[in-house]
Amino acid sequence: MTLDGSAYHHGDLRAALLAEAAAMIDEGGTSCVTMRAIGRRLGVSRSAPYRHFADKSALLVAVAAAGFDRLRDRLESVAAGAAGAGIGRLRQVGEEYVRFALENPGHYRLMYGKEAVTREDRPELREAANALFDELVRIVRTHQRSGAIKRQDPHRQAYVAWGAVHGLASLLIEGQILTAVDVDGLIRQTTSTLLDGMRAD
Amino acid sequence: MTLDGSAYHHGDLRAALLAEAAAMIDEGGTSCVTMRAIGRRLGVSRSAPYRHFADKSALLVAVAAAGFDRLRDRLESVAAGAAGAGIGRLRQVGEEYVRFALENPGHYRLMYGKEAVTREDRPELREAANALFDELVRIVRTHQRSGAIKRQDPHRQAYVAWGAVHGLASLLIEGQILTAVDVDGLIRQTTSTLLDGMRAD
DNA sequence: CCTGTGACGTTGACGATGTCAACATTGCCG
DNA sequence: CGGCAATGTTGACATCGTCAACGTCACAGG
Repeated sequence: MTLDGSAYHHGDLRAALLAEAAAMIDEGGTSCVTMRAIGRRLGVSRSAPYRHFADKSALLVAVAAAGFDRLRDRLESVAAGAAGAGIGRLRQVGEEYVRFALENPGHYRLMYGKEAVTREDRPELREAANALFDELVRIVRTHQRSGAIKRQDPHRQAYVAWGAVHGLASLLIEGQILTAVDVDGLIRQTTSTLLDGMRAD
Repeated sequence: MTLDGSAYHHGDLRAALLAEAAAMIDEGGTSCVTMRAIGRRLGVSRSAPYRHFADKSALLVAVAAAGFDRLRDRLESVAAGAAGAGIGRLRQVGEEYVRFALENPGHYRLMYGKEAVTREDRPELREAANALFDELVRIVRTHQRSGAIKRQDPHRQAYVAWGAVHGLASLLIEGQILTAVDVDGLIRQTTSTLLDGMRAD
């Protein structure tokens, strides 16, 4: 039956490649992910990965797409969580977003960094990112209905919120924010400012 | 006198390298900047650049630092501009920030992308980024005094604002925002939301 | 059972890259 | 004018992504 890329010689190289690449990314950054090194670490030859991914870019795209999926799942959980309703939950979503980035800096960078991936448009990655955005829009709509935030174009509002948390996450990850700064406080102030700006006047 | 890296054989290779690298970055992205290619384009040999920069990373760092300088200058001009005072000028600064990123996407990516540069801490880059941040803090302080925004820790407020505009710029540059979206409107809504959140209540 | 077929993995090779060492050149300073 | 140091060049090496040619293994049809 050959369930599309599973146990033959190695066991499940495709999955192993994805996992190993993700691990290497969070160890030393995208730049230390090498087709040859990943093969070495998995005990296969340097071009074995090419049986499962057209090229290095395709592998990285798959890893990045998986990152978007994981992030979306986490935000979905928080948004649907049993904890307090209303604006508090919206704030929790924003904070969870930043937390995800801080926990997986290399992975997060890969998700948003076209540089390391490719110049062409990879539909798989695009779809995963769109799914994340759709979830953001869904959350915005929910809180618009509950009256917690202004009733504007939900897409626009979602973009604004996405930009705010992504920007903060990016600055933190890239080391642009002095280490002396209270990170948790900064995250809270970002979500506060954002939500104050989005709240109905 | 040998004014530290100026006219000898080539004329002013150091400056030419910086300019050419910047040009190549905005043509095809950081990944197409190659020590050998840049030498080719300048009509020098492949390792001539090593007389002026310790390695590729040092060259890219210098280019990135120059980018921070240019951005800071532009924001400084807008902040000091003769146009309307008060919150309107603050908004103009934010919009100018995003505009800079959209005009120099490759350059902007390099400025914030540790990936392509190095893992170590390059003081030159750090200083240029800090100078930009200091300018943001200065602008925030000015508008706090005029009563346009809340009087909170100016560093924190500057980080929040920086994050918001940087995040939007990043999403736009990386193609995460659907092309159908009205970019100018989105920029305006971002600064509006941000400033509403920062305004004294 | 056995044989072949296709998925899976390996090895060899090529061009490109970053970088170092050895070498050539050139302008300036005493 | 002679030498020194700055500047540029060439050769070489390890590494990388990738392709082509080649083994090898599991399983299906006779």
